[in-house]
Amino acid sequence: MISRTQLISKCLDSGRSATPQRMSIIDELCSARKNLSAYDLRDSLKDKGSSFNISTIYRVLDFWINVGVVHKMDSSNTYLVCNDNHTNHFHVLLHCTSCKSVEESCQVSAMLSLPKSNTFKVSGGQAVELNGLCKNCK
Amino acid sequence: MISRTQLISKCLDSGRSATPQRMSIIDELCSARKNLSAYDLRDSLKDKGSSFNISTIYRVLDFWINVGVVHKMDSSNTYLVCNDNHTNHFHVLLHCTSCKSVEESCQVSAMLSLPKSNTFKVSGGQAVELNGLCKNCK
DNA sequence: AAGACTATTGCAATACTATTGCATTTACGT
DNA sequence: ACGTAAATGCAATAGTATTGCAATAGTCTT
Repeated sequence: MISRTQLISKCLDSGRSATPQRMSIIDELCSARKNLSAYDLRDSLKDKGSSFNISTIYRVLDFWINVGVVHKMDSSNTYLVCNDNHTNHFHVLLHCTSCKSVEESCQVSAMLSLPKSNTFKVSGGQAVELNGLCKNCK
Repeated sequence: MISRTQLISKCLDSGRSATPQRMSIIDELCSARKNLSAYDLRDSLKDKGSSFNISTIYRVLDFWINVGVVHKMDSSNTYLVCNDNHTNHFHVLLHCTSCKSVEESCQVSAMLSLPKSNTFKVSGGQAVELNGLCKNCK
């Protein structure tokens, strides 16, 4: 998992600040060690005594997505901390439909070869989601 | 684009019926020739004199997804008619972030090799979405 | 330190997306 | 035709996300 120091340098690198709200919210998502919805994240934080408006949660999540630390899983409207620093690569999120766990893979080259490069220019840094069964549930 | 006859046989093959509502809704989505949200689809149909409750739209879309004719694009909450019959393969949807067009590709094998087969069992029939720039916008 | 400027956050309202329960209607096998 | 299951209509509600504006905090210049 990404360290606090790395988080802060990623903020500074992007010319933005590591505010208390941004740090609390990312800390909570890190410690969850799984994907959470924005509202789940807000509720967890509230249970621990930090109340944030939902718009703040969304804005902070967007911030971390732009910084490259968080992925949104579109298929479940949840947010997940990236387990390593691989900006500009593709991230493949393996979502187990049984236990709901999400594992991140960074086997990338195969993915990139898919669209012929002269017909479609794939943007970097995105994640694709694959549904299936993990090792344990299989 | 899939023919009316093919649509009907897909219904019958799945043991379900090709009701007027199901046909109207899929016809509209076919003729749109692009991805639409459920509410957009409802509005288009209403403009042409057919009013459906939004729950009917969603139920019919789910039906066509199960039949293997429609994909949901999770990243934009829109629905798209599959341009060919390739159930059990992976579909890759190339979404142009500039003109918003979506092209369907079925270059599949590279995709499947990604997760090592002994660690994650990928379900069939799903689609992954890649964002980028199409040939025209590049 | 004061003032000006920008970034960030709080708040409430609203928009957008989707599901549910129940009543009604339609389709289908006998 | 009758009984049953499938499909649809309808209204309410749940879940997800954005917006505009006010308030606050941070930064820079003087």
